[in-house]
Amino acid sequence: MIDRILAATAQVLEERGYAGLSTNRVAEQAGVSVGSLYRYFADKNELIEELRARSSADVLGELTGALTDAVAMPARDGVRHVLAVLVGSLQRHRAITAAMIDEAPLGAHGNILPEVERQLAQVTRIFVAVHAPSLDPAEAEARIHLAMGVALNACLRIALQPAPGITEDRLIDLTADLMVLGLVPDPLGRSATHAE
Amino acid sequence: MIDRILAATAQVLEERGYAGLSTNRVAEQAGVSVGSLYRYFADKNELIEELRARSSADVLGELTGALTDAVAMPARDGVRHVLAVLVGSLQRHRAITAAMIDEAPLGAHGNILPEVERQLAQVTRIFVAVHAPSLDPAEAEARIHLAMGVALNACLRIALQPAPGITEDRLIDLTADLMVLGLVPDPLGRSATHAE
Amino acid sequence: MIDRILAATAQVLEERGYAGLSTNRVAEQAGVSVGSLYRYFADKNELIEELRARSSADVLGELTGALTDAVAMPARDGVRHVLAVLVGSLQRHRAITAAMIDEAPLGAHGNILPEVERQLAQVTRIFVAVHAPSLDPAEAEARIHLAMGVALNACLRIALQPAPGITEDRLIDLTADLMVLGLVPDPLGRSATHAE
Amino acid sequence: MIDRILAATAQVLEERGYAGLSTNRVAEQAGVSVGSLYRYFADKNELIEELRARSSADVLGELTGALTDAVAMPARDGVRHVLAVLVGSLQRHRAITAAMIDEAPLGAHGNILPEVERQLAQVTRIFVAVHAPSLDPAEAEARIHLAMGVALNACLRIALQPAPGITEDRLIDLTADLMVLGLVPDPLGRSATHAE
DNA sequence: AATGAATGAGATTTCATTCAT
DNA sequence: AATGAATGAAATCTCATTCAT
Repeated sequence: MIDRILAATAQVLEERGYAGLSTNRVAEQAGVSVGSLYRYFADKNELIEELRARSSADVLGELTGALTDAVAMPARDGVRHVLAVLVGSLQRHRAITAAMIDEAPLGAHGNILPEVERQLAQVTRIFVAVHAPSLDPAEAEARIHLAMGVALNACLRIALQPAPGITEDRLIDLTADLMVLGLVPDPLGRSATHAE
Repeated sequence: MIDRILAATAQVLEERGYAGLSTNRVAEQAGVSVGSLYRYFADKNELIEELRARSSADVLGELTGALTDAVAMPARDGVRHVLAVLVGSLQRHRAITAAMIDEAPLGAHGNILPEVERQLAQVTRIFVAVHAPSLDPAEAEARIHLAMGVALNACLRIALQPAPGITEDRLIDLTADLMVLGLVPDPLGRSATHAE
Repeated sequence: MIDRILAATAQVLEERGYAGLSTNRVAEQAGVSVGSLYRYFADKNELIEELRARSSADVLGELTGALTDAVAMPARDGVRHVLAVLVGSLQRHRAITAAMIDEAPLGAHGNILPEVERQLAQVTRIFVAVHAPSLDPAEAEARIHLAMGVALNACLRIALQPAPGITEDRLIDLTADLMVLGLVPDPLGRSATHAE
Repeated sequence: MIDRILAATAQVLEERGYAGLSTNRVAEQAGVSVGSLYRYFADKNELIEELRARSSADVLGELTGALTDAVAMPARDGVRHVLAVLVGSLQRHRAITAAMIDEAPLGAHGNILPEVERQLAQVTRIFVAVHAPSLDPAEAEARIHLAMGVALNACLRIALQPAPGITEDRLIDLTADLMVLGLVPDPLGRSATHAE
């Protein structure tokens, strides 16, 4: 029943947008009475929260696979792979993601998928520890904080916005480059030369 | 009167969020009748649009000054300066910016201040032409597109989100680095080495 | 519930006129919430339409009986009977009829009860075919068109307006005469004499 | 100024209908302030009343000429002439007349132009006295009352409604016939034969 | 006299939420 | 557990009318 209601919520969101999302409409779409909806969800907000949490979990699931794959790859390739999977996942949840970003009263900017960001940050910490072990921990955190924002925002842009004249692949490439550059102070030992 | 109404709109937005923004509430806050509000604004949307336009213009004004200053500076310093000013400006318009980003049905994801992004992109094009003249135009556009998203999103994060344990300055530094790295393929002639 | 709302609508119409007919007032009069009103009627217009349709159907029902009776009577008696019943029916629906005629934005002048007029016209066509078979069809239509206006208007006047010093019966008599005269070119073979 | 306001009222009525008639709109159309409008008219109702009175007077003026002409004509021709002029006059005031009939809260059914009806009745009394001198006075009044309704309603129909497949002239002819028949019990001495 | 900005009651309509069945 | 009719606060917007200038 909960699943049916959440599925209906997602569909209404896709078809009518956040402004057109009413509890009655959701119940009707779900083939359920409003009363039942309120048996399983305290209020409209909880309904939305739950849907977001589930979408987040979905994305997270796909992401976890990608992260597992990524550890076996060269750094930049791994990052790229993760980003590509994230973009795909967001596209698959396009409707809900879009509706939420545009309109839902989230109260956190860009943190549409906080769990995703957290998980990504977790793995990124390991990545940084491996590829830039000498980096000061506080400095590393700062870079990760920033990089997460950049990565999520970039992926959302790539996934949801029509890029004029630029292929999605190229954008993912660039983002991957950017992340590696941003996270690892000197990915190719340039700093040695640079420091001289 | 228009100013009073817009000021009231901003305040209601701060106190109640976008969802709590009603024309009656705005009128009351402004100490004005609803009728008057509708004398000056055709409808609720126009009211919001006007507020956004004004905020946008304000930010844009401050940004323009920063961009003018920046041309006389070394590349990275110029970029940093612009970002710092942008962060400050967004902080000063925190309330409206935040409300609009989170909740206003803008239809452009993260692109809350389209004018700002456009203006920034314009100048960035020149920056790229100067500092990476050999870059393929399409490639340059892709990088700028991405960089604008990154820059705005990063500035918004810095301006609006409590950064745990990291100074704002450090984040701006990192963002500046990132932008330079992202926009100019090989700021230090690294690619020569890279190619071998 | 629908009935209660419609009854309330009729009552408000009687007491306050069309201009004083508000959905809130109707709901209050019906002892029902506005929300309920809107559960059963899509909008104010539908409410009014439904009331008109029902009144129309009521009048039509009574009219149909009268028309059935009338066929078995001599022409003038039949006409008179129909008119008398129509007057009575309109009087019984006085409030709604009056409000609608005077004020509802119908777009058809005097044609308040289009169904009634149509039904009446239908039977009148047969009447004419029987009593004035030699009449040119176009001419017959013209006469019927006119007669319907006359009949309805006359009945409305009789039903709704205080006739000073004239009995209702006498007015109905006169109207019946008029209709017979108007519909049948020469009810008593006068034209033969006339032609000489 | 009064004239300007009334002219503006008429124009707004034509362009926007009764529902679109607002005092502010009228004032604007007249190039006058609302305040001024309220200096000359106690309220909106008075404005409308005055406009109706003036339209009525206009129609009345044209009618008076026709009535003067009519006295010199044979009965039926005179009646026909008056009706034709009335139809023309109503057509010339079509917009206002139509708006008023359909929507204005008149409170009197069909009595849109009470002065016109009264004047017409006055002359008709003379007509009846001349052409049916033996008619009982009460009976005469009844016939006149009815005939006025018929005449005005018929003229309004002819003037304002698209008659499908029937010429306006023919309808006026029929109406004239009807009125003569209705007013004079036996215009051609038929009753003598009838009475036997 | 004239202006027109300001008023505010009131109209239509929506929708989250409740509760008797 | 489930239903869904009923609720009513609240939102947007209009417009007749007033009154300080």
